[in-house]
Amino acid sequence: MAKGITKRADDYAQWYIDIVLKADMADYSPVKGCMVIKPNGYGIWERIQQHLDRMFKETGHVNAYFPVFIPESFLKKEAEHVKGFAPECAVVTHGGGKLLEEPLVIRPTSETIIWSTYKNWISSYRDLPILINQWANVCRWEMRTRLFLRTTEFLWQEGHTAHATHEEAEEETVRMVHVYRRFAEEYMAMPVVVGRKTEQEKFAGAEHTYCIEALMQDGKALQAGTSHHLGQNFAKAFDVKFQDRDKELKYVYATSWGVSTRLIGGIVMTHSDDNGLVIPPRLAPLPVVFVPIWKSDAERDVVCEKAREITRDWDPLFYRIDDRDQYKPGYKFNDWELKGVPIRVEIGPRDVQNNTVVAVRRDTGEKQALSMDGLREHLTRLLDDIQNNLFARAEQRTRDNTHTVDDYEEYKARIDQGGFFRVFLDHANPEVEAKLQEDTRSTVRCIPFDAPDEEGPCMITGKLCKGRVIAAQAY
RNA sequence: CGGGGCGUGGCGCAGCCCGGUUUAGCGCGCUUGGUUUGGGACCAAGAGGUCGCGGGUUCGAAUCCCGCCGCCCCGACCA
Repeated sequence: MAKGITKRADDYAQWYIDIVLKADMADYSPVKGCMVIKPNGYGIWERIQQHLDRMFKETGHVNAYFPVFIPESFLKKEAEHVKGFAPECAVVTHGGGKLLEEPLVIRPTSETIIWSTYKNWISSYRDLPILINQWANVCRWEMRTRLFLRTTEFLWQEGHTAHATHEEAEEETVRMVHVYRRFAEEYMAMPVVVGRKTEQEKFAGAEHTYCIEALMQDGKALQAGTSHHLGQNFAKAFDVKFQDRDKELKYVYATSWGVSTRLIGGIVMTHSDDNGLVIPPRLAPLPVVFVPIWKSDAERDVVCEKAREITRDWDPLFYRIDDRDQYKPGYKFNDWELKGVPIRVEIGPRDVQNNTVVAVRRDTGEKQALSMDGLREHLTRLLDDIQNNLFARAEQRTRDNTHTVDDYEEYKARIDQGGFFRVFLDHANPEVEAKLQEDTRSTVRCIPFDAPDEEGPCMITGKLCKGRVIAAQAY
């Protein structure tokens, strides 16, 4: 059993912290709420970036970069936006030892700086659409922080697009939430519910917000990605108009969408176990680690040489041979399990004789002897297997923990056990959602796209509602 | 912002109540040498500390008193 990791069953929150720290993904920094992302964590982020960036580009987007500093007045130009973000902004008041004429906000999100720029870029319908993404850091002065899930500064990507019509912006908003869904499921092996946020939960400044929501092992929901249709709100705030084919001057339609390093927290809480981190193979910075085993120096040379020989033509990013001398094999086994490497390959003197290796998969712990011939192909298939198994496992768990409830008393009794709850709720009425939150610390996570066509009474007010929403306690 | 916890070598902690035998200790880690190596090795010798900061009490403070600062965790708010 892993040393120093709290068991999930004992204290899930502490387990999560233990995993992040002990798997060497991140560490606390001198500043409250900030963290150092260490190579083992950052490597996962790099893989996330790699795949997402490709998906963004495949859907026509290009990358750009906007400044981290935003004049304070910019934030104030969109009424809802400032209301939502002002309280959590970090503000720079001095520069070069002098008081600044206008304070600079460290971006909590970039709509304002970007739309102030788009104003200069857009004058004709021919300038549209603009499909830009940026990889950046942002800063939100949150009361309560948690490693990866909510830190004062975090890394993310934010797409900011400009369109001539509402329909086109809507298409984009939907397209991107589905890009996120696909990424979550195919790469993170994390099943999600796709849907729309309620009026209360939508982005500050958005017309509406789509999102993906995932269910963690402890039954709490994690908002994993959002895609906002901003309507003409920011175009109006920054006076961004274009002349259309019909010669009319019109405001531009906007979308924005983002995912953050929070996804790493999602990976931890979806797949990992009491032995440590479990990384889905497609996001693993290191998919395969070789642990050579020897007794004598002579054996050591033979075994390590064999390992090098087998892997001679392999992609160096695919594997590593752990020939560290100061640790025994048992230590290495535990160490790599803790760090979540999907496959460990043990190779010892016996294996060299038999022309075999022992492959151990991280998801199940299952060991199998594999021939050295065609090993690369075997391992690739095994990685696919692991990826699929992780998804299937998570999907099963999400299914098992998705409940349909109609009675509010029953809901109140069961909500603390966690899970997605499919309920009728009059979310158009803000008071209903407020009461739900007050009574149960749960919220409407989303109004699912694929909700069956049902009708029923709101479990709180009894008012007839169309379609069930997903409610849950959330991170 | 409420509640709790904690600040002592790199990390985790003990010592504090009851001031002085403590030259501030233990485990891990680190360095050197040797033996080990198929599920977290062992022996030996070493290196490493302004006890969060500032006052005060005292012959004497990690320890008592006052003040301050910081971080973490749990809740309310949020990606």
